[in-house]
Amino acid sequence: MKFASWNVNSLKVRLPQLLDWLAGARPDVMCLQEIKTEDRGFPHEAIAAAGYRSVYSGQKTYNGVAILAREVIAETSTGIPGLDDEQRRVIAATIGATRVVCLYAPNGQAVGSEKFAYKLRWYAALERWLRDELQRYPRLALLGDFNVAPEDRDVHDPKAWEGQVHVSEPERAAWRALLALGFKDSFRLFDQPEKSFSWWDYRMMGFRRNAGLRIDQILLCDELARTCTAAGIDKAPRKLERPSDHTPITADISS
DNA sequence: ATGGCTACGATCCGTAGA
Repeated sequence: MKFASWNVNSLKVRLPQLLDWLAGARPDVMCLQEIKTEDRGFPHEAIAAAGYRSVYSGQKTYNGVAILAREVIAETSTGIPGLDDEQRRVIAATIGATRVVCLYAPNGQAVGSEKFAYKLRWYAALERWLRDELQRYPRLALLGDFNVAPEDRDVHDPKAWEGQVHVSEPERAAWRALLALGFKDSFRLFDQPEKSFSWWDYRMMGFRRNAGLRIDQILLCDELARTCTAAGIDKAPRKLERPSDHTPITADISS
């Protein structure tokens, strides 16, 4: 099973790139974030024609998440139980024997802001929920844009970013709390090139300078991590005309 | 220099992202 995740920053704009990428990479499960489209405008048919079923929780202008899969998608749920939230950031579904959670964590804007407080509340609710979900689902995977660079090696210029949103200690602690539940960061199960990132600022030629952050991750429960054979970042879509600011990430599971 | 792109929904600029 090949899992993938991509913050497309508007599915409407990126649909041709998504279809091309699916045809080449052929993931079994694809999680999308920032689709920025309402459910009634979701390109269900184009994605079906590419061989994928889809479930989604969309929203106009902002946020919006979706799960695509080659096999039957069951038990779809949206949002985080116990968190009253208008923003469409979470969708979960079962594909085969695997439970998949697609996440788009809040940005947080700036440390100390109201949006930062919301980000930490969101993470606390996520952790509480996943603690229960791990009991229910022995094969649980979290894929998405976590909006946290977990370690300094996930940051192009740690000095410049020190203490800033996405790298601050409260955010990193919230992210590590997921590992403490028993998840593994699939990317770090393998040797990886230095300066590996999944997002680059549109401004200041961020991609050309490799001025990026690794804020997109695939977290696997122990059972899935044990059978994970590869994990990586595909930078190719970031080089296209009109790219998303994020690029797809993948993890392969042998079971 | 606290900006610089990009997408969106509403204009002919403001909000948000990271």
